[in-house]
Amino acid sequence: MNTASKPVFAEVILPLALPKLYTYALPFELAEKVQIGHRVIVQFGKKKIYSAIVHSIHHQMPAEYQPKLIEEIADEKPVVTQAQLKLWQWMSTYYMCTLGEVMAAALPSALKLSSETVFLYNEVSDADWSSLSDDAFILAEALQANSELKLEDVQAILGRKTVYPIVEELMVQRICVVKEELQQKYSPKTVAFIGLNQRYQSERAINALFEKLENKPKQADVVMCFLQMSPNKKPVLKAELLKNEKLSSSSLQTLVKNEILTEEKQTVSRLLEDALEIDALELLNEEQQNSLKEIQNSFKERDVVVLEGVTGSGKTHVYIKLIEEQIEKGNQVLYLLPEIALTAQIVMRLKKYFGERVGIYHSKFNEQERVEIYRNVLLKKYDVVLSARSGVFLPFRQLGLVIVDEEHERSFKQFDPAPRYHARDVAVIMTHFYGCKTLLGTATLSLETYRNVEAGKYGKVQMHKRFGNAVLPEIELLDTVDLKKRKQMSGIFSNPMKEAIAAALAQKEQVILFLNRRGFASYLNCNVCDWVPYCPHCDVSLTYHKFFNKLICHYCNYQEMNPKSCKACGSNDLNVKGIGTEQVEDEISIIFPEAKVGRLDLDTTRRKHGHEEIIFDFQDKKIDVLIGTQMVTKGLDFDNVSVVGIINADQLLNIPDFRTGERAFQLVAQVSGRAGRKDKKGRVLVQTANPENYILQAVKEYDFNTVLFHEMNHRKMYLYPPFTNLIQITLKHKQAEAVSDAALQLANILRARLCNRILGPTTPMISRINNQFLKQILIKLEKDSTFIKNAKAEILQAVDEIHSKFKTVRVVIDVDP
DNA sequence: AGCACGCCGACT
DNA sequence: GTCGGCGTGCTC
Repeated sequence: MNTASKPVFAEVILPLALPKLYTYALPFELAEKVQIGHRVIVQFGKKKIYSAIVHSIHHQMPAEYQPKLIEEIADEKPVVTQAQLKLWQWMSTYYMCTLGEVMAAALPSALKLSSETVFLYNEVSDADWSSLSDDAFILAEALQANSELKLEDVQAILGRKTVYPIVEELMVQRICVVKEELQQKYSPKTVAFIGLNQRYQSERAINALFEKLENKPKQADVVMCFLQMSPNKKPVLKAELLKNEKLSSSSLQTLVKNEILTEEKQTVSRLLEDALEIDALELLNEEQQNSLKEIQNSFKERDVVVLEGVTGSGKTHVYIKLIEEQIEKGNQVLYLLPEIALTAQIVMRLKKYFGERVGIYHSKFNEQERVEIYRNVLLKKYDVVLSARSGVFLPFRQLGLVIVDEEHERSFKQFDPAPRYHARDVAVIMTHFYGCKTLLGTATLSLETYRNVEAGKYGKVQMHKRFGNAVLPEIELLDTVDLKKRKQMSGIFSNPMKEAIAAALAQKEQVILFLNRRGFASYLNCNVCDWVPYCPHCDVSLTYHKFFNKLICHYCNYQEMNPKSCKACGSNDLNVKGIGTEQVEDEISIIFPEAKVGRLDLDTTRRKHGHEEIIFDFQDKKIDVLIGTQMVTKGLDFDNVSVVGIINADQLLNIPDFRTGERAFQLVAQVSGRAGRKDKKGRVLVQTANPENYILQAVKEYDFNTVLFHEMNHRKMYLYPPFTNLIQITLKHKQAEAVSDAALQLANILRARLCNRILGPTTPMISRINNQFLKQILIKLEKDSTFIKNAKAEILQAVDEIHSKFKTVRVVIDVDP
């Protein structure tokens, strides 16, 4: 039978949290073109228009309803591959979310145009209007006149429904952009450089210049100074030049105006690129060479191999070799890093080796960049993609290897919108769908990975030597209780810590001070009546931000001005409690007024290049003391840091969570890795009230095995991962009673089916966020894939039951929380 | 997710 | 008397 004559239908994924696929009919002219993975434009509901993904194609006319027609096919070729669709399906089943939610996370939003999308006119100088089609020209003019159009306006202007190809034409020319893109626009920080005009490069020209400036001594000074700083007449940093106090910036300005000196701006990231260009390519040392061979051998038997290498053993060198090898085979490589480790340092290092064939993909990139990268991966224009967790969604054609660096990092887990996936686990599953290999790299294995190695599922290769035979720093525990007793401690710093910092500064060495992010919040407290300002919408105290002079809720972003007096008793005696990076910064500048201090935390790194600027300044030794949270621990190589201080290790140890021990060890080990590289032996000082704590003792001796042993026993005894799989259910409602009721009933239904595997309901530490009251249920499931599959089905069914009873209670399911 | 439909309270 | 609050159900 001639299949072409039969009506064609497509099951379609919509980028929404809907449990089902939807059936659309294909108009005759599109029926032959449509393919699985194609992006199609469909109307959904009365007026909404979405781009959907074709999941499957068939000839089954639905019995109960008349399907709507697909309006158009958005791209020539499918934008989603079969392998991706399989991965999406796995993610939606495993993480208990809808395919639509996976799709929404997987595609960059410019590929998800909907009727809500607003198109803007973008002034571009080099646009080629003459090459536009007639319709595109009309639309471009309309955009120019209106500057902002919705999809329906575009349809009205062009007098037809099928407008996508036209819009696309304008987007290619950059005449038209999507609204969100423009909001995300940023201006990278630039740094001014002063150079000497080409005319004065010769000795003679310079002499002539000085003659000309004879009666302008101030200007002559500037030129003289420039030549001293830069004998080879290369441009120098303007700021550096002006540091010289006798120089006036106005005479510098005059020189620039008279075109004797030149001023040129460069972006900071570009600077980092140049700074790294100098590094020579390095060959693998013997240990690295051996590890490489072992990894290659191990991959012959297994899909997943773990590379355990102490900080500074040069895992990256091994990765680069492996990447090179894959490229030679014509394969693509995905290199995953935690977001905060994805710095210019590592990016440039890879670019240096693989040039333009390296793509970078992460959340701080704007929309057009992300779509471009997505498309380039699809077209196999990139061999290597360096990415944060969302890189697992890219449309690889021929993926040979996935590298997950810092495998133990919790930030590979997405928490907030579904899909709540763990990129490391997804990377492991990718071996099935892409036929690739996955390498997990770390200095301190996660217990999950350790268990898989033990079970023989993953291969393991170890590297013990630090690069260049650098010695591991000495870790000293400072007992804050004892030091306080002996009056050796006032405020944040103990005397030994102060002395160590002073000694480092005296030697012109640098210091990193680490403060845990959790519990780093400072808050206001009335000394008279003990009042603390709370968020009106959440069950948390407001965080004090001196810099903005504001109190901010870190959960719902509610803000208010700092009160001058206590709102309960009217007293003016308000105090800041808790240690924040700001407090540390203040105290350091009091104790060491001459030290230059830099701060690396959420406030200072919000801008796209904020993080890089500070790192660059630190690397450039413009900062003596760097104070920061987690961010200071990640993938940064500084060779002049001799002291690392952990201000309060107790914050790390007192978090009520089963992963605390593991995480505390990983963190302290990682922070310590920042101290004393190359030939210098660094010092790590840890302030704690519990120096006898076994984690800290183990850290001191670099004894990961003890921690592993203890933690594994603990997990086994209390049935926590990696011996079980956890599923956490959170219920939310604006009435406290409704959540309690619903949570209790849900727990009861689940208990009837899964018995004592159900814990709770419990009230979380923060019981209300954004005016929603919260309750939680925790489920521990033994590691048996068929059992887990059935249990998940039971859970979904139970949640459905609750949903039909409590229609307004929101239920969030988090697998492997 | 968005949107329409529908049923109750406080206002021109 | 109506306007608009949100609870409820549906979208191929």
